[in-house]
Amino acid sequence: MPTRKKRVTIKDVAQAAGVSTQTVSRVMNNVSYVSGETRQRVENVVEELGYRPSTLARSLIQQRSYTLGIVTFGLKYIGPSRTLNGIADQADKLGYMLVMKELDNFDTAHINDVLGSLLARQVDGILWAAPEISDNHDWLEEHLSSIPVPILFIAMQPKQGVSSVSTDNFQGAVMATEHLLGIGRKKIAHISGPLTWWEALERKRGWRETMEKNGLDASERCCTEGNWSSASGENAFNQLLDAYPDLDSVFVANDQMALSVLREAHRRNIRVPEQLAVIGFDNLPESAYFYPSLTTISQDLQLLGEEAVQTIVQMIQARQNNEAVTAQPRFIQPTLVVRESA
Amino acid sequence: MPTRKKRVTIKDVAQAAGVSTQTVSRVMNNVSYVSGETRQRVENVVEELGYRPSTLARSLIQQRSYTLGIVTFGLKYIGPSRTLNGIADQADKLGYMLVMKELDNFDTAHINDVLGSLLARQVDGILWAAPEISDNHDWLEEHLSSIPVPILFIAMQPKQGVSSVSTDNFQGAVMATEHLLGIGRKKIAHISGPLTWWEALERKRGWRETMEKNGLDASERCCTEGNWSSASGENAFNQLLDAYPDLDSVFVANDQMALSVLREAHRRNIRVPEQLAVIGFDNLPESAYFYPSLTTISQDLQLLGEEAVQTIVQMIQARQNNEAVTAQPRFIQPTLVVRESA
DNA sequence: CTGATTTATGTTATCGATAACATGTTATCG
DNA sequence: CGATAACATGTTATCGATAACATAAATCAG
Repeated sequence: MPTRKKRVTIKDVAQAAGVSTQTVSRVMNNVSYVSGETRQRVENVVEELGYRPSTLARSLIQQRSYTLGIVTFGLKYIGPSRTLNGIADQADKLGYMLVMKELDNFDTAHINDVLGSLLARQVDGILWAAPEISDNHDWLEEHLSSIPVPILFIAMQPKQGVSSVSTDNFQGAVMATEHLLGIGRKKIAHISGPLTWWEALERKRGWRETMEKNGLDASERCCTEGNWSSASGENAFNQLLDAYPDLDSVFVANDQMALSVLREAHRRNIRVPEQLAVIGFDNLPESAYFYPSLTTISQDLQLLGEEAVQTIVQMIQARQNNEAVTAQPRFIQPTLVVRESA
Repeated sequence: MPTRKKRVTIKDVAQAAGVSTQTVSRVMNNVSYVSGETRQRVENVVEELGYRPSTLARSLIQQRSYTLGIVTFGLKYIGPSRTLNGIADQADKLGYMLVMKELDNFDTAHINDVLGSLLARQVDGILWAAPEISDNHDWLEEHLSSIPVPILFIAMQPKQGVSSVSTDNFQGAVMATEHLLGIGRKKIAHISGPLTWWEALERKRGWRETMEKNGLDASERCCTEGNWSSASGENAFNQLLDAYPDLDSVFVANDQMALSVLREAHRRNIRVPEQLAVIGFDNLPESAYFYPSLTTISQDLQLLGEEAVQTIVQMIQARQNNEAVTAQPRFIQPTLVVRESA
């Protein structure tokens, strides 16, 4: 039976070192005056007892928890978890802890609940990393002013007075489409993500506007809609082939769906890239090993997460100092990765 | 400029409702006697002011935080994040919050630090979801008894007196190998993960022991080692072909590396599965869409995470009630998913 | 040498909640 | 009808830390 140690508190240390708790506190935080001798004595006791100040108690008195609340969605997918990785990294560097909540639906009641439980934890700021789908951000935005801590959205439509950090999905789609144009393709189709998602809309818009700018067909027959999954990509591609049989290339809104396109093309003996150029979006670690390897738009989600943390911490500090915060949308630029498929 | 609301405390509510803070507390927690009229009045005020009890303060007095500490590693990969997803789900159901720490190296000092910061947050229990590599668990296990809260390891070598939940990697490898035997293959090669990882060792052991039991060759020339990445899979496969050119099938320790094998086989005009049967491990969402679709061992990481939370919560409650806890390793059985590649 | 500073430490109040205890009012029962 | 139990509410102590204030000794400046 292991010794069930009781938590060591500041009082234990104070008593063992023969000083007041305040002095222990001073030693721990390196503030104010403490004589070298006393400091040494206290430090020895701290070491010996394995004392760690309770962040709980500290947060309570200081009204500051050095904790960020993270609201995620779809963690089981690679995208959100790479963002989370960036967040975790940067939070660690800046001395913040993370309290995580996964959102599984977008009911107002549930959102309110999640928000409330984070606030009850006295988080210093909130990172909202759940995607913008239909109007699921509306309620939140309306209530922004009544949330007592700064909040920053990851991947949302830029909006006046709301802080956000997003990949520039539109620009990414433009780059993808222009790359296809650059290799001489004219009949460029598009398989989009679910059009309730802001990100899917942006990618589609990038494709459409680029096509139109070049006087090319971007009508509805040139595109179909998937739901990001490989399975849906297969369907979407088959539909597309029916509706637009003479396409010469396709911009697929994510790599998972693009994978299905490659596979289905192979099955139908459509040669990639000769007969059909394919370009994806996301740059999964596996995409370089698809057959043929996938040309794609790489979004740096790790960086996205890191920037998000930096920004929210700035917002927290600004508020602390009672400075005005100008809420601003920010964008991270994606990059084109050229491989065999286009 | 939004109104920068101050936090609403129990005192505010008490004052506004004209009762003592204790009565408010009673209403919030539904304990002891409160008259219907008073309850209603307090509830109205709570609603009106948007009061939420501070979990911080509550945790402090109750010596219980309803928070679990999670130590993760390699979040940017799909495996850990699916486990995390299961953890988040189940924690939510059982009313626990998560405080997350990502581990980026295995220095004793760093491990101690991470542990300490979780304990300072007064977590009620810890889930150690960082992989067992070489002897990186040793220090932890030695110090188990001095950690004042229960700790449960995810995916570690079963050990007397240590609680853990793991996928049965050995059994999964046995299933994979037996499946290949079942379709008449005899020259079964293996591409392992990095052999410093416990999971890689187990998978290799499953393959080796099954081969030996059937009197087949499982010598070192029949296997090579990768590092889980697709890139390493390509190298490992090429080496394997040099050392063991007449192999008829290969069990690859994860799907990412298996993807490279499929691709390289295609490039060399080796027909899969006719000339070379391939089986992977993990069952990535994309694996069904590889070409050909990949037969693999599916480990239910979501479930793993859920079981882990259930177990740690039981441990917490047992300790709360001063019951004895018998630390036990537990296993989750993987399943075989047969597709085209084998 | 004396008053102002600097140094060193202790005491009390506080953060926001609940536990433990106290007290008064209504029912209930023999 | 008086005693006991059930109901209803308030008061004080407490969790573990830091802030704010207080005090005393040592150092320093003129």
